[in-house]
Amino acid sequence: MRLRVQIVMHLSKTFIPTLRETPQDAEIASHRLMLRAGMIRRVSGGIFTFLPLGLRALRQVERIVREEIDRAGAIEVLMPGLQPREIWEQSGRYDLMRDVMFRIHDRQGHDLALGPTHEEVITGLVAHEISSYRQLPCTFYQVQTKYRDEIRPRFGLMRAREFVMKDAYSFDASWDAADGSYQAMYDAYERIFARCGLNVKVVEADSGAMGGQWSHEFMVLADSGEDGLVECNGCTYAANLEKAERARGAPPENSADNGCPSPEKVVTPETTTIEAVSALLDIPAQRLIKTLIYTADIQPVAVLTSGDREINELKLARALGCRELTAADAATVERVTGAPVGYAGPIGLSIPIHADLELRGASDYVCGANQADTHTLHVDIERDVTVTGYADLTNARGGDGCPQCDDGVLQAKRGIEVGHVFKLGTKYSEAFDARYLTAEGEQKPLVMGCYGIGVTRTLQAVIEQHHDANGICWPSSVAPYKVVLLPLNLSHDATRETTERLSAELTAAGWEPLIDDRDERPGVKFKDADLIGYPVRVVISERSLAAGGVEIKARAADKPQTLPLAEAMSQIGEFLS
RNA sequence: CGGGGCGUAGCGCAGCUUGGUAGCGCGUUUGGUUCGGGACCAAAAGGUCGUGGGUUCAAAUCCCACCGCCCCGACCA
Repeated sequence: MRLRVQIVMHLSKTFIPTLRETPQDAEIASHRLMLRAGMIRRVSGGIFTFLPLGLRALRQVERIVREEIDRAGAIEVLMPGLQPREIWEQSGRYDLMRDVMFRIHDRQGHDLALGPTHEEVITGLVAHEISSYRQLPCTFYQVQTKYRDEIRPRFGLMRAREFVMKDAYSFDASWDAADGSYQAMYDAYERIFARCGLNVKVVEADSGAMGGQWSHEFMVLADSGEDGLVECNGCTYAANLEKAERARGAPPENSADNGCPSPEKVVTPETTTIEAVSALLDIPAQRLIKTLIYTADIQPVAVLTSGDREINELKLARALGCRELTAADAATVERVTGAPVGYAGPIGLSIPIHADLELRGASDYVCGANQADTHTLHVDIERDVTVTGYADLTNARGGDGCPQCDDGVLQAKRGIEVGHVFKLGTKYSEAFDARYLTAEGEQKPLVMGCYGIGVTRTLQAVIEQHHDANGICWPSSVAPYKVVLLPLNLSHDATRETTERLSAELTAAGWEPLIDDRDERPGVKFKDADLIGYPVRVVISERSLAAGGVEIKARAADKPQTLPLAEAMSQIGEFLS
């Protein structure tokens, strides 16, 4: 028989320092509320202490994550935060990740890093321990603290330098089998975020520094989100802004003999930006050709877009097939174009010219003349420019056509990235020689996937989506306490007795109530209860007892209801289900 | 790393222009009155004014350097 000690938590015995005033440097609602509700305190930029209330809420999110990831068949491990430099060199990511990693060294001078992620460690483990197809597939995961030297930590736990992440790694015998592991995690993620009460949009994403074949991001839609995304209003297409494609536009008109006059130079003194040119010549930005000079692996190239578009460097790098891509410095621009920065144009350039596909067939446009204080009118791209190739080189935006359906239109939204799944392939297994033996006795590399959830970020995202003017409105699944009891006058015997009876019943039912036993005025208790956002509030007072019982109110409800104690339990259970 | 802003009591701020014994609100402590939506009265504690240097008879205030934080940008899983 197991002894269970059940302690009823009293507010006076824990530590929940709520703030009446709003801390100054908290920018978004969820950050402010976490500080005001006494959940976290800042230690340094992007580094936080979790106070009891924040810790309890974090544990709730972790619990949901573990339940669903376990259910999906993954196995929990715990890997070290401290990692040797060598494994990062082995995967070839040391240079790529060096700016993100906190790098330290031990007393013997060995280089170490605080782990920003764990592909290297897990693949090294698996390379030693997994050797047969009989051991596959398998997925390991952990819930662990990650360290990343963010360029700009902000918004509290949203972008922190130390944060809790759930990361999982799958190993399969084949690319097809790996799709199964990927799908299992994808499904688990949808369940996790649904259980956290989050409205999440899954988008196609770029796999970035992680490498790999494809990936999806789980985005919590919020205006305060740091990531842009687009979704189609006509089909299921949705993508991260970095990755998003757009419809190919109308087929080009035949540009020969279409009546575009011959190019003509026009003087445009001190007009080096699209806005200035557009204003001076009274021509809309979309009829301008923006010419940017990039350096692609040392080689200068010209990139053309219409004046109202932004270059997407990921797309550009892919189209060029280059490894390093940077905007050319002023000296290079002047050398290549023969003009100061701001007057580049595509006519007569002797370097490769890549154009955004929106410019195909562009006729009667304006561009820089490769000559100081001069632009060229009446440019016909087919007639006047030697284009090396057309490709999708710019960001999609709201109003663009959908790349996947006929008349869908893309809508621009903002989101918080709470989860990311990657189909990695064999990049790491080959680097770490993680192979297995097939039934036929053949050596093959393991096919990997990796899957992250920002646990601390998810916690804050819940608050971002669930709050009102008075405070947090916790979904009961992640609430630090589901029920708070407010005995308004503790020196009133009947109030005290009723509170004790109710808390005993709630505790026995597993609801872990919190009793606000502070010697505070009622108003203070009400304000704090709203701020902290317990899903259910029960008021016990002389007035409620005189009215026949206790007063129960769900956080979201406008008005409380008074019920006799006998009926209170079932009503509370109903609110929390 | 570039641009902007801010560092004065636990929190939010004034004082700085024009140098002269450091203030307000909230919170905290004590006593009293209150007690259903952040009460009231009285008393009290609490600050090397971010750090270092300089100017001056005298620096929170003027000058220089550094550190930290916030915002915008570049960049990033």
